[in-house]
Formats: sequence, C-alpha cells, structure tokens
Amino acid sequence: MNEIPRNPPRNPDEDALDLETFFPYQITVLTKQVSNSLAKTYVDRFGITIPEWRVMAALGRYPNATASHVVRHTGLDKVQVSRAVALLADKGHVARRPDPEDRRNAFINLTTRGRTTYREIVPVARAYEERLLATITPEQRRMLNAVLDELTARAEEL
Amino acid sequence: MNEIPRNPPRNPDEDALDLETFFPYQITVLTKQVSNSLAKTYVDRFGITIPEWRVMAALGRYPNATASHVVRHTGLDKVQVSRAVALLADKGHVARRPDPEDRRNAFINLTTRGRTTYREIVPVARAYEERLLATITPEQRRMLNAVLDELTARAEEL
DNA sequence: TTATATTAGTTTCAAATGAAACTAATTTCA
DNA sequence: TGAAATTAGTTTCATTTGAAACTAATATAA
Repeated sequence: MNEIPRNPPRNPDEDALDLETFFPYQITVLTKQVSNSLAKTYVDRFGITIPEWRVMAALGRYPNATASHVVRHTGLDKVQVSRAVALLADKGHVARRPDPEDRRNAFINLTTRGRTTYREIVPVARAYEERLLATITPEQRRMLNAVLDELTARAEEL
Repeated sequence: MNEIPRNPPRNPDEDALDLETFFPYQITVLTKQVSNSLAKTYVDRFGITIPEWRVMAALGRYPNATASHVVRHTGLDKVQVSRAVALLADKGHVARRPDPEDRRNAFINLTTRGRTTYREIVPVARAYEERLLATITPEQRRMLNAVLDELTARAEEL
C-alpha cells in the first residue's frame, strides 16, 4: 500500500506569507481556472479562442469598429486584435471594410455568419457565468462587481 | 488638428453581451494588470519571475517540500515548478536534497541566500497588496476573500 | 522473483505571446 | 510645398507556456 504523502511542517516564522490569502495569488488561480474552462468551451463548441471571442463580443456590442476601438473594448493589445481579426476573417465571422476617409483605418463587422455564431455564444457565456456565480448572493454579486471595477482602476494607477 | 475618433454606436440589440460586466472578463483584466505590476517589481528588484516567487513563497511557508508539495501549494503545474526550481537553484536561492528513502523525491529548501531574499520580498508583496486594496473597506476585503475562495472551489467543479 | 503499472520529475516540441521593428497613410510644421 | 513626426495596423522574432513524451525509481501483482 502506498502511503499518502504528508505535507511538510508549516514554517513557524510569523513573517511567512500565506499564498492562499494573498490577493494577487487568489485572483490568478481563479482566473486561470475560469479562462481554461471557457477557452475549452469556446474551442470545442465554436472553434474560436478567447481573444477571438472577445473581438466578436466587442463587435456584437459596438458594430463597425476599427481595430483601435476593438483594442479599447477588449483589453487586448493591438497584436492580439490584429491576429484575432485575421483568424475570424478566415473563418468568415468578420469582414473588414477600408475607411475611404482614412485608408489606414478599416471598419470591422460581424458577418451574417459571425452574428449567428455570436448569438449562439452569448447565452452559453451567460450560462457559464450564472453557474459560476450561482452560490453567491445578489448582494455579494453587486459588491464583487463594484470592488472589481474599483480594483481595476486602482491597479492601473499603481 | 487631429480629431479624436468617436466610438462607434452601441448595438441596440438587447441580447448583446457587455464585456465590461461579464465576470470572466473583469477578473481577467484585473489579473493581468496585477500580474504585470508584480512581475515587473519582482524582476526589477529581485531578478525573479512570478513562478519563481511563488515557489519561494511556498518554501518559505512549507520548508523541506518536494516538487509535488510545491505544485500543491503554488497552483503551478509540475513543468513550471521543475523549471522554476532549476532557475532558483542556479541563482542560489534554493537547494535540492535527494530523499534517501525514495530517490524519485527531492526535498527542496530555501538556502540562506534564498531566505534573505524571501524576507526582502514578503514586505514588498504585502505593501503592494495593501496599496491595491487600500480603497476598499475591511468588510469588503473579508467578503472579497470569502467570495474568491468560494468561486475558486466552484470553478474547479464546473 | 520478474514483468507491469505507477509515481516523481525533466525534457521536448509546437503553439501562444508580446515587444520591437516595420509598412502604409496621414498630419504637422518649417 | 515637402521633410519629419504621428498614427493604424501587421509582421518578425525571441521568450513563455504546457501537453505529451520521456527517464528513473518504486510499488504491485502474476
């Protein structure tokens, strides 16, 4: 019979830092879990990656956007947006239309196909969020939402 | 004079999903910000990466751990731990001692040098956390902590 | 025993990432 | 004007990542 390995003894040092209660560690672990789950769903069911989904989400919300607008609405950098848009265009989910006023720009839109896929993904994304948050109270959700916004603003300052 | 580009119009579609209030998006953005800040601090001031820091944090807390223990305590996978330990050993921050009872195992510990570095990093990490959380109330912190634990457990189930 | 399975940890390899360099178009200003 | 600077977006390249294959040691079972 194989013995279950015991954990090594805890350090009695009062100044040791508990990773489990260290906020940056906590959100990193949670985010990784959530991202991995969602990424798997998006790839398996819709054949797209998370950056691609985010671009579609941004375009679903703000149609006829330039790549710069997409950068602003997705939190992705311009390299990621450029790549995601190229992949989505290959897949027929988005189309680019050059701006005749300024030919550096291109307006990006969901195609009919892209809009159909988008409408399929939205409820799946919402359902995942709902299941994830199912065990916390509406009050906690409101606070979580407010606190995350606050901390995101704060983190940008630091 | 260059015109400030206007945002494209919002989609009137009621079913559009707001990325900004979508929980997986919110934590991803926050986590990226926080990780980037911390990663820069750790590299600039201590010459280590976040995975290396996490291994040091785990060893500071739970000395004489095997790589498997470190995996459990850091949320890193075994590849990341293997690499981080190798890098930390090169830098003289940790040392490996083979387990004579089972030579597949090696016990890992902070060296004197590693412990010194660890003791320098801990207050810096705590100070960052403190500044980040400075604008939220103790009540909010408690709830945030509880909710993140709850959601992490929940995310693992899903 | 000895062959098979399991476990600890490392290495390999292909894909994802992002900083920096680049192209093309437009704006600024001398 | 037209040369220099700026902006939008793409490409390149070096680094990071993690799944899968691998090595070595131990445990299990025939």
